Amino acid sequence: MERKCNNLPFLILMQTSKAIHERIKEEMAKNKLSITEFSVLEVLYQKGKQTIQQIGNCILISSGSMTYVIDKLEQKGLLSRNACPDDRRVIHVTLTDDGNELMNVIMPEYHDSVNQMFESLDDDEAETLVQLLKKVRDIV
Amino acid sequence: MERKCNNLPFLILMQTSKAIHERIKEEMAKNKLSITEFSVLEVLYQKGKQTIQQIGNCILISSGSMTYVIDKLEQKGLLSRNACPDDRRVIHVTLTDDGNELMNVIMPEYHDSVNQMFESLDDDEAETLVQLLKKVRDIV
DNA sequence: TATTATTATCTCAGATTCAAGATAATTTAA
DNA sequence: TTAAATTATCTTGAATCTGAGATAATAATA
Repeated sequence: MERKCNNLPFLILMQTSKAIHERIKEEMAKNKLSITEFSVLEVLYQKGKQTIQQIGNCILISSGSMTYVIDKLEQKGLLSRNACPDDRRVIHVTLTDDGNELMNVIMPEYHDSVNQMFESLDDDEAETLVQLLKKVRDIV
Repeated sequence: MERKCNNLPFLILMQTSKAIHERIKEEMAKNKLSITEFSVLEVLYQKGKQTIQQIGNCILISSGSMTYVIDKLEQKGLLSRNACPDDRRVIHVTLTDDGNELMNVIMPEYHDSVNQMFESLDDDEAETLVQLLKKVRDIV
């Protein structure tokens, strides 16, 4: 009877992603943001105005959580809800000036931090890693 | 101004681990277990009797969450708490017969499922992936 | 037009998590 | 031996997440 999971790629992959997740969580705590909050801000920062559902699709959380996290960020003054004139069911969300300014500060730090985590890999290794991970990702 | 994260290894790594996590979550939902609950059972199944703290160290959640998840599993009759005779602060946790039987069923399914997710890689590729991930993990 | 289905968001209850502090037992050191 | 520090677990309260269902608007179809 095999009691222990001995699929090493699996174990190491999950360890690595967990470590990265924890590291980012700590970084974002410095800015008083949860990872979910940061993810929402990141989507808006990259793509500009989005509907709530578009954001939800990007970061894959439930509609109940979306309402909650958008509420929180609105209370912090980092984004604003705007009714859509064409479809009154829809709400557009955009970063406020404060939100944009905050992201202008946070994003370079975030990118540096992410790059640091992967700087032990040279270009070839990074490419290999991407190829192998894609093979796994696309089968899961 | 770089608004988008273009660190491809990072993005693909997080996508892959998230997909795997979701897949396992779905598998475990069939057994009416959350991933945290399964992780606790897995530790006990592998290592036998453990203290609450030992389990917590393995799966890295807070002591408050440990109490909660152990309570749930105890209510389901899958494990039992036992006072430690040598140190009355300590509580030993073991799988009940029901818990053991359940794990005897779940674990082979779980291993198959994990192996499936990685079967697109041959042995060389799996080894390369492990090496590259370790390089990242150990720097984070 | 009237009916039905779909869509987008919100509400709410319940589950899960963590942090801080409480409790109680043990170990260490004066 | 007593006091202080450490350790293991539990309690509590706040934060966050999910899922089910409500609401309201729009689209599709007869």
